[in-house]
Amino acid sequence: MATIHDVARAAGVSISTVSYALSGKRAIGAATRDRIDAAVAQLGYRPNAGARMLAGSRTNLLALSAPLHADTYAPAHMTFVLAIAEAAREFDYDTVLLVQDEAVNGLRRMVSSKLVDGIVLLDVDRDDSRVPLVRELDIPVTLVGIPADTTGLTCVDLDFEAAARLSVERLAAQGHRQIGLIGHPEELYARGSNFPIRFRDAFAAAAAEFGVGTHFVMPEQEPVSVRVALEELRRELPGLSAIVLNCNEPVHTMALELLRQDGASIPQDMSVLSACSSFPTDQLDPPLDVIPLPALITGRRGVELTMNQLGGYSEPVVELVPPAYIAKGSTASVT
Amino acid sequence: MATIHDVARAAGVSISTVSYALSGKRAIGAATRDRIDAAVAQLGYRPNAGARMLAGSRTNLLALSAPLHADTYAPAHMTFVLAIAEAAREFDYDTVLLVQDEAVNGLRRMVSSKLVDGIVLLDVDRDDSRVPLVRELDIPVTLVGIPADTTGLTCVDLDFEAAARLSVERLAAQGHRQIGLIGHPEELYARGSNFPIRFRDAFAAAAAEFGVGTHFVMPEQEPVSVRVALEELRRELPGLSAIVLNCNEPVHTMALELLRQDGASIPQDMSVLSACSSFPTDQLDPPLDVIPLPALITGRRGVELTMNQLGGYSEPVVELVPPAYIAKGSTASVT
DNA sequence: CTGAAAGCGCTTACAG
DNA sequence: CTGAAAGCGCTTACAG
Repeated sequence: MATIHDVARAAGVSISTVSYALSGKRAIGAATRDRIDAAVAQLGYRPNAGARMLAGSRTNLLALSAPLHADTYAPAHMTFVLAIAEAAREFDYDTVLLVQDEAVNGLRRMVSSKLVDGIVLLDVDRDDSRVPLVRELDIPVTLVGIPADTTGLTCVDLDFEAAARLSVERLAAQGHRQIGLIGHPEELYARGSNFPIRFRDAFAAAAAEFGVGTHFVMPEQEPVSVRVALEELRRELPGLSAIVLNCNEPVHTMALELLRQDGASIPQDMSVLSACSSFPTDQLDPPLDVIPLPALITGRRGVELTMNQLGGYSEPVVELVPPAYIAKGSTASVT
Repeated sequence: MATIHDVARAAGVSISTVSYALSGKRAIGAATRDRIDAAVAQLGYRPNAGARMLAGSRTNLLALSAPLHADTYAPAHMTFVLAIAEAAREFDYDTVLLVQDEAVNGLRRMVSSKLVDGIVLLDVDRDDSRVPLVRELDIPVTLVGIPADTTGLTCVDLDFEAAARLSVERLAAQGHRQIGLIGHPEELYARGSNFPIRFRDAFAAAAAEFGVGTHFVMPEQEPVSVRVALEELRRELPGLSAIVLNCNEPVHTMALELLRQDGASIPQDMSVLSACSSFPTDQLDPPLDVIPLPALITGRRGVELTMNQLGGYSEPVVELVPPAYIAKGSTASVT
């Protein structure tokens, strides 16, 4: 494999000139640059990664801590991972993947061995075991998700509170007075999972603010459980005319199927809104109004915030991505 | 951050002794080793990754090429990624994730910059654009999936042909004479996707061998399409008494729900078998007999085969993981 | 059982 | 606009 010396020899210059030409860190004569470019192309030269890490101040590697719980919703998770890996490439970074328990121990290992320049933490829970660790790590870190204590941390996430409020606001404006909320399986809430809890609590607060009645159910991902949940909503909210879904895609499908079986037309008999969904709701039958969980935006922003810190800008910030409402015709005014 | 010089000084030895003590590549006196261990612990020393890559022959980094298509089934994909990242850790390797088009260009980049010691290719299609590339790469590579031409390549995968044959064999032995096969969406087959095609073709061959009638449908992931597919099976196979599902979890759920609506009891009226599934079928209602797609085993084996090559053993092999049949009571003999 | 030293392939002050 | 050289922190023959 060609080294920088081979390139220098072929171009008739010194290795420092080659290095500077490649990094662009100082001006190079046009003729010189052309000869270097030609030599690089002809030899298929690519700088040795290890040498670069050792001599330079950057490794061009980013650690992505992506622990997977049994209840992790794979499609959303994958979208985040994708967005982060792609965004990293735009900064000429590659992504080292840390999973499971390695998501914690691996971080310490990567930092002390100087393998990575920065870290992105995915799926941060309110009381996340990685938070105390990264607080003492002297390296750029961005959290995707908002922990309970954000002191000194850079975080980014969808504004779940605003999303919950927006859900209630829209439906209340249509005249709905009793709105059901179908959440994730109970286990998630018990574990202190970030998104669902914030959404649930903000939803309740917004309902109080707008003076609408609500009830909250947490079905498992199976038809029987979803049916029981629907029945509970109808029982607790006799005037139920709208349902907000803050749950996985299979539960969406099941709920829509059950409503169909009950002969409830959407949106004539029931308004349905999907909130903070990471999948396309226009594949559903019928397509649902949605406040998307913008995994691509949020994940990408996580990388950008890390790169900002690498660039020297290191004021901790908590960035909340504002929610958007996309209408598909699955909600309607009460008649 | 402490360097090997700090450790050597603290332990009163040379840096080479520290290096050898840590790598275990030569015998060290007990007292010396104790002093080194103490110094390492006290200083929190961890070898610099870049220096190690440059001086040594290993980077301890593995590239995972995991392109994601629009139709990639996230949960299965994630299980593979997990299995590979975890298995890599057991060999003291970390995993660099390559996605999308980077799955191809990134490979070349990592190899020529000597960033990684080996490569695992995930989700290899029959006619995969990465295959010609890795063939000319002078680095250990293992393919998870079997391309059309395996010359010179090390591959591992579930034995889909055997899995298809096993499906037919079990149902034929129960007396079923007409067996429907529900596959993935048509697009996957058009794209030359690996698993589904191999399963479909082997299923047809096995049906011929056992003298049973079959029909093959490829519904989209939505209730209406699945209903149409079921109706097509009943129309084409008037004596339909068994269905094999080689499709995603949502389609499983939909098919079971539709059978329930039709009043068909499982297994009394219809035997149902899930083939090459990457999710737990005992969560379904009813739990289904399954021939699992052992993503954990296959993914892990992909890493092991790469490590074998790194260790010097480099005979290309195509390893097929034999299928297993797990009964859950969803099939029964024809009465 | 241990050490002195070369060398891995870069980056970056220092110098002109 | 360009070059000579130090140095990043390891590993590994070479030597004893």
